[in-house]
Amino acid sequence: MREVRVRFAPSPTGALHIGGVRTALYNYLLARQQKGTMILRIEDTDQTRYVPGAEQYILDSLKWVGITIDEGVGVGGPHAPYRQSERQSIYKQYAQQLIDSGQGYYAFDTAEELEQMREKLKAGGVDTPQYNSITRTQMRNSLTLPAEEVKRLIDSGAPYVIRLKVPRKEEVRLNDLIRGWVSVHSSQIDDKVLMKSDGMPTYHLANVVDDYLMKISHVIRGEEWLPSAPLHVLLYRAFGWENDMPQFAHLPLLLKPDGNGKLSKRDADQLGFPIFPLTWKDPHTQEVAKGYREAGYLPEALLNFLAFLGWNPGTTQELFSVEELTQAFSIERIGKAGAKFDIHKAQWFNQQYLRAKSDEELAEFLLQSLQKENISCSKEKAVKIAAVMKERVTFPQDFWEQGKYFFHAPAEYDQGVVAKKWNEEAVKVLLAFKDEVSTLSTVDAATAKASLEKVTAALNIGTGKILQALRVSLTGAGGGPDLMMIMEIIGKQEIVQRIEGAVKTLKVKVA
RNA sequence: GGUCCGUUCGUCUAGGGGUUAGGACACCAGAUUUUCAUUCUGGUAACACGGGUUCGAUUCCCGUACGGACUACCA
Repeated sequence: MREVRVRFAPSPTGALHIGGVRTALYNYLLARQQKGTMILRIEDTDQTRYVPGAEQYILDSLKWVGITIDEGVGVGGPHAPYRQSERQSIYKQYAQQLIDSGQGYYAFDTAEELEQMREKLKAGGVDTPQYNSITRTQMRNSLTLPAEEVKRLIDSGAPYVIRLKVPRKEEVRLNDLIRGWVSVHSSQIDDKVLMKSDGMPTYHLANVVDDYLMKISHVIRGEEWLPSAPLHVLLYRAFGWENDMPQFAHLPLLLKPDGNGKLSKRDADQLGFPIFPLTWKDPHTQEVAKGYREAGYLPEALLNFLAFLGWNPGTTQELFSVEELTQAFSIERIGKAGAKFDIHKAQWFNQQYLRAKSDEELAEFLLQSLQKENISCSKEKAVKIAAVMKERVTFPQDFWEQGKYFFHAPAEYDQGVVAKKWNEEAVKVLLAFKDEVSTLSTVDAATAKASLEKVTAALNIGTGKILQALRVSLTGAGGGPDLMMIMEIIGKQEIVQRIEGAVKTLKVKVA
């Protein structure tokens, strides 16, 4: 079997879509598993759609999720350059080869003439107007024009394109690794433009030439390329490269969570989840789209989630490290049908990965949030907080978002709990508890508990009856980690002050 | 419209001619947690439809329906 060489080949027309990350991941997993080579090629042959910063964004995104590149833009390699705009002369040469062998031809038709042709055909009842074996005989190209005229036009600098002369009737077959045999009749394929009038190749030419030159073994790409795959087969054939043709694997699409259709940025915005790995600011509109990184997703969790959208190991194991994914991955186990994107599952993966971290690692997340807020906190305290909160967080920022009360007294109190649990009796116990705590030198979970029990026993009131009131007075919230641990962490001073504050602020409903 | 691709619980999916159609997420209920979350237990819930082939089809074949992709000098 030949050496595995795969490529991820995005075009720098904007931020990298999450579906693109999955495509990159599948390529990467195969490369790593087979000890092959992962190549990054930038397909920037459309000068009109070039977006500054997009290429760097792609590089940064791959780096963040941990997909490393062996060869390509940013790292170089034996087949450089890996940016298609820098390979113009190569494509020109191969396009010329097609002209010379009679499998390609020059076409001089203007956009208006093409439009006219399509209109005419449509009016004539043709479903799919094509520039093909029939229509090319009526257009202005090197097949219909005399050779001198063609030469004169080219020499005079008239704009032209080079088209592929697609055979009239021939069954074109390809064996897709995911879908099996796919066949299309050549009459359904039109004489695709290979070289544009600006001198740049189209995707079709550039992709085939580069995959051949770069010795790509597997082309793993989105399903949207399936319809043009037969055309690519025709191109390999035209070049005489059929025996070196890569194997194809067309991935099922990522679908929108509700309804139907390809997952779009619009859907993501509407449903409130990111579509890009990293935050992206559109240089034209200045619009900012929050990324997975900024939303608090861990790269390993995101990869695990993405891997399972369209692929599964055939076992019941769901949590896979990248190393395990590399081991388990196989193209054969990629599904055929599109997968709806369910952000809930992504959150679940994130939670699992977060929980698997040590208290020390988790404390770092909290410390980072605190730094942004300009709040100082000892490492020891942060570790303690992380420990009590780890079972209830989904994102790293939750430690701070849901644990603000560890650092300052509540600004407001949960109304539901107050209405239900804040009463004269509770206030009486709380005040007594406060006095009791004041006598202690330090408060820890055990002494807090003992004090509370002592007070409630003395007043002959069940501890459970006032626990919620105590919690709300201390944290403002109705739920949270073990209250005794919270008291240990905030300390005696805060306990006393917060109870006093709550008693002052909250009115007692007179029964 | 045409071409191509697809269709198992709400979602991701396993499975495969004879199964109680399995798992996970989500959801619901109970237990534990004197709260919330966690954890545990249990539950609701699927083979798009119609014809074949067959003793038997969710599984194989053909249609239909539905969905998607493509249909540019964009990738």
